[in-house]
Amino acid sequence: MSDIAPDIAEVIAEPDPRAHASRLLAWYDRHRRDLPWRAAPGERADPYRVWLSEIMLQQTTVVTVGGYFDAFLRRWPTVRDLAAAPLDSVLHAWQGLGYYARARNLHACAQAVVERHGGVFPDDLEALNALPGVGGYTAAAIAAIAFDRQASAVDGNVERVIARLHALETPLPDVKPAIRILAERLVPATRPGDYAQAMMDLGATVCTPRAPRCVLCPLIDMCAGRRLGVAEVLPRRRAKPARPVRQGIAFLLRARDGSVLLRRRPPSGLLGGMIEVPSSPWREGELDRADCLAAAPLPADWQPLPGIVRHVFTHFELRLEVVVARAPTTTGMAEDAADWQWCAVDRLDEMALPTVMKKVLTHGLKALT
DNA sequence: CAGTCGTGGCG
DNA sequence: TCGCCAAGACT
Repeated sequence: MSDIAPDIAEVIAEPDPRAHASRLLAWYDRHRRDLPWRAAPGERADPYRVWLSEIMLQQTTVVTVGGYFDAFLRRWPTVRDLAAAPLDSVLHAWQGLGYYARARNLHACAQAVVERHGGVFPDDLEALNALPGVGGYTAAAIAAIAFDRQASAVDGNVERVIARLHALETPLPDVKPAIRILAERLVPATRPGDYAQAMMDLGATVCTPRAPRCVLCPLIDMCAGRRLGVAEVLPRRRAKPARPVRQGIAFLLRARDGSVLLRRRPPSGLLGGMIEVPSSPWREGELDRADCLAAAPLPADWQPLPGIVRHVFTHFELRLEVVVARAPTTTGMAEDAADWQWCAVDRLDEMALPTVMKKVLTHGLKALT
């Protein structure tokens, strides 16, 4: 913590930090965006919608979330509806959004709200933070936005705004504790919910990662980053490690009736609980085809398809070759295991398929027809 | 605590 | 094409 002392000393030396709250709120009132989960001005937001949107918005853009939010709300209008749903239906509805642990936690959280809190979201930080999938940021965001509590919600937008406002040169993530302290000092007693949203909107539309529109910023004359000409390059980040490449072979097995062999992945970890085309392990380094083929779900005349499927995850890149074979019958060794299933091609849309597996199926089925 | 965990858009 | 990174949480 000693290395953050200079940053904090700097902000304490800044002129009265209260002024920006009223300016920011005035800006927010003029530029307020209409978002599906946002209440009308002056009205109280529905905690269920706030929570659902915040979970979906974790590391995900507003544009991407839009359609998913509407679909979820239509299908599960209340937290009790969501709690009563089968997990697989939630995973299916979540397909394509990524970070599938969020969907598992979403379901667990809905059940916790019903069981611990009688189906009513708690309004205090501690109880919110104890819910599955709700961390420090999301607890504060719900408390502020849904209950207008004086909570400091620090997401990536706010980190950027604060880092620029105070010209913090310490790179992320080391500077996080300092930002948290600074952000907390700035939360106003009046309209803390609107303030939280205003800070995030400012970061999303004005104080953007690249090419910030400083001339439109209501805080321009109190921004040290702007004054020093470093706003655009802040916050700094520690260099990220290179993304390794993992390779493997996916096995597209088709039965006589045209159905495809699929399996459910283990309930946690990468793509946890989602449906996949069976494949060899994904390994770094040279692709050993013979070794991979030994991992086939059954011995068959596996035919390689031209081309590969490439998919980029957060911490590695995946390259899959696709091999195809005909199964003699839809019965056999694969069927007695609970995680395996045959699926007709025209019913693939009922499966909880992550995007990488949709790519594999598209690639494989295109070559087959 | 550093690593794990998706995906799409944009410059 | 490629790297960046988005309303982070969990282990």
